[in-house]
Formats: sequence, C-alpha cells, structure tokens
Amino acid sequence: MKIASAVTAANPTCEIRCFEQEKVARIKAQLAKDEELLPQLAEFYKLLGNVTRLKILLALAHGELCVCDVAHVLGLTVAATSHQLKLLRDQGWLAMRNDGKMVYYRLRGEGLLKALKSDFRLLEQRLA
Amino acid sequence: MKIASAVTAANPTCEIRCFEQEKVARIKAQLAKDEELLPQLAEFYKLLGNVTRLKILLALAHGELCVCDVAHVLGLTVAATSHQLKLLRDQGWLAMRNDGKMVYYRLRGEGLLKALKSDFRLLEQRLA
DNA sequence: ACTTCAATTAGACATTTTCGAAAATGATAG
DNA sequence: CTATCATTTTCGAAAATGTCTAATTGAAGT
Repeated sequence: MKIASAVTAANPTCEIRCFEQEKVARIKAQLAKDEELLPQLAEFYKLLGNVTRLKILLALAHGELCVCDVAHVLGLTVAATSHQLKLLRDQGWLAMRNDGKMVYYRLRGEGLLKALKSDFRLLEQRLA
Repeated sequence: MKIASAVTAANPTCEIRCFEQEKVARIKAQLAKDEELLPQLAEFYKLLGNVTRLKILLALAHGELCVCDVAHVLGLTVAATSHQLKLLRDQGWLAMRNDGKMVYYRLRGEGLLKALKSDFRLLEQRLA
C-alpha cells in the first residue's frame, strides 16, 4: 500500500511535490470511478458549446424543419448545416423524417431544451 | 416588408431554396433576440466540454486544493493545470486564495456542480 | 542580496473543430 | 434512363484548443 509514491515513469507529475497526498489519492480514487462517465459528459457539453448547434436546437423548438430551411435560419451552407445536424442526431438529440427528397429534423423530447434553460439561469446568477 | 427576399449579396444561403419562408423569418427574428446570449451559453458549454476541466471541478468538490495537488489529480504538468484553472476562474466558477508561495483554488458556490449532476441525469435518460 | 520553490506566462507544436467547395447519394419526375 | 434537386459525404484550409518546455514572476528563508 504505497499511496505516497506517485512516481511512475512516464508521468509528468513524477517530480512535482504533492502536499496533501492522502487527499489527492482519495480524490483520484473517486475520479477513477467516473472514468467512463466524464468523457460522455464532456462530449455532451462539447456538442452544446457551439453557437450554430445551439441555434439549431432553438430553431427546432418551433417544430420540425427541412435541412435547407435550417440552413437559412443559420445563414450557413446546406453542407455545413447537414454536418451539424448529423452531430446532434448522432448523439441522440434529434430525430429525422424522410419525405421524398426532403429530410425533416426535429427535437427528440424536451429534456434538452429544459436543460439549456436551466443552465442559462445558472449563468445569469453567476455574476449576481 | 420583404421578408421573402432572403437574398443578400455575401450570404451563402442566397441561392438556396427556402420552403417555409414565413416560419424561417419568424425563427430568425426570435434568434436575433438571443444574439448576445447564445455566445455566452456556448462559452459556458465549451468550458465544460473538456474532461480535464470537469475533473478539476469534481476534485474541488472535495474542498480547496493547491495548484500542484490539482496537477497530481489530473496527471498533468503544473503549467497545464494552472492554465485550465485560469479558464475556470476567468469565467467566474473558481475562487483563489494566496498563502505564501502557494495558491489555493476552490469552487465558487454549488450551482455549477448541481448543474453538472442535472445534465448528467439527462444524459442517462437520453438512451432510455 | 541570493536562493529556492510554487505558480504563471510565453512560445511551440500537435490535435481538433468548423465550414466551404466539390463529389457522391438517393429520390422523384418526365 | 436521364435529369433534377435535396441531402450527405469527402476533402482541405483556417482557426481554436490543449499540452509541453522554458522563461518569468513573486513570496519566503538564509
């Protein structure tokens, strides 16, 4: 049980002094449990960390739209729009419907919009 | 009142057909109001869209830590750690305290952690 | 002063992200 | 079957991001 020796070869921290080794070890153990969850959560936030994609979500809050209409709302090319729609769809937040040549996208559920609103309220409080 | 003519010179959408012009115009008007809010929200999510920074937040949930201890938790150099701490501090989520040569960082309020938890629950529901 | 040590900043480099242009798909109409 | 049109995919360029190393700052201790 050698918690103290945080000295493994290729570790950048191997020569840094650690002041609260026990606490650090405890926290690392805790984080280790979330090892698989954190990347998921980060991916989620990465997806939302882009004005274009946020606009898409807010636009679709008004109901389903075809790709080219979304492109108009965004002021982007259809290609770029399609790309962003795909990212949102791949992570399960959008559903699509084929109708002839057209493709219509819509939100899957309201949870995401609620989360956006909730997070935005937090943002407003932050500076207060 | 020429909503229909979404044809301005340097606009990539100027040659794309728009199917529901009225609806698109309405949505664009709506989004225009959020013009200043959306970048803020995107910045917020961008900040959270990174495993390193999420780890920092979770680590500091256990109480304040000096920079080098955070570096140990992360397995990164002190420089990289300091950089990420600064980003979180600049956006108002962390506070710092000087004590001699040491600098201690801590969470400012619990709102952010609550938001993380809440968003994570949404993530779990998504696939269900 | 001079040294030491934690933290920050600066510079460099690799990776990732975002978007447009062009090519590829897929569906409909003639 | 060919042409047309909405969408998707592929590719490349420009910008942003994350980390490292090295240099700088700032506070104590000798």
